Amino acid sequence: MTRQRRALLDAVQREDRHPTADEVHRAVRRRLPRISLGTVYRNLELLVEQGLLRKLDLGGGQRRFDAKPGPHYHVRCTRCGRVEDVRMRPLPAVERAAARATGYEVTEHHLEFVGRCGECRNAVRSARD
Amino acid sequence: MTRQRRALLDAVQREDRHPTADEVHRAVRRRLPRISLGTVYRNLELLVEQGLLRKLDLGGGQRRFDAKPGPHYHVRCTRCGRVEDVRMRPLPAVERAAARATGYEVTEHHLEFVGRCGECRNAVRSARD
DNA sequence: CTTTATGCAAAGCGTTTGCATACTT
DNA sequence: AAGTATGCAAACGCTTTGCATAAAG
Repeated sequence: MTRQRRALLDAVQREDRHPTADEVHRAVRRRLPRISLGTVYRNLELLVEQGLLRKLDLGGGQRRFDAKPGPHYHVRCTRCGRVEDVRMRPLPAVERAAARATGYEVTEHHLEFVGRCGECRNAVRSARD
Repeated sequence: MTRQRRALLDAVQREDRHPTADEVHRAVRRRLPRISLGTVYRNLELLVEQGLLRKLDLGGGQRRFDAKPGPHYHVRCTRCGRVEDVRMRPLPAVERAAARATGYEVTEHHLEFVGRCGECRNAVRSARD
């Protein structure tokens, strides 16, 4: 566990905004100005393999990283792109239902919401008035 | 509506395997051998804007296109990568629950399952024996 | 004849990889 | 000294775009 790797894990844990690799890079650069993007990708991937992080593949091109353990769901704002956790109880029964309906052996499910966050709704409202 | 555009829409409707842009390109090329990938992307995007197709952004790098109307869910096989529909009733109540929990105005939700399809389970089983 | 779409090639963007150098242990 | 990680730059895969030509209305 090198200095860089520790700093990367720390940066993702500190943010609860589900940063992209690039955002992590910018954040860590404040402490380690010479860290490269390649190192960021390599180590985030490694931390995912070790189960310390999760990689999210919601729409919008970039993958995002999440340090929160356990299953939970996400919302993405279509206007500002931010991703937040949804505090609702996971639905374990849906995997069984899907397995029954498809014949697959279902191992995960992802539930993602899309909409507009409070801040962006306000921004639109005040621009209109 | 050009010949190319009609052929593209047709190709996606004909497949229920949720083809990628590249797969659509290969399929349409059989009828229109000179059609370019650029044209494929431009027209699929256009058809999405017109609401005739939907673009799926499940993990795995490539986007996929879906001609089936109405809300429904998907499973993706981790081994062969195929994407299939899940015949289960949509859960309209979850959007309200998410809106309540987050303060977002929620307009869509996507529920995706990940697992292993029947064929791949058999393949693994027979390789093992 | 004006507008819109096409094929082609180049550029874009996020991510991955090869390689020589620099850490770790 | 052996093994692993780093920075840098180049390569990669998918998608988008600029442009001259061709098709559509």
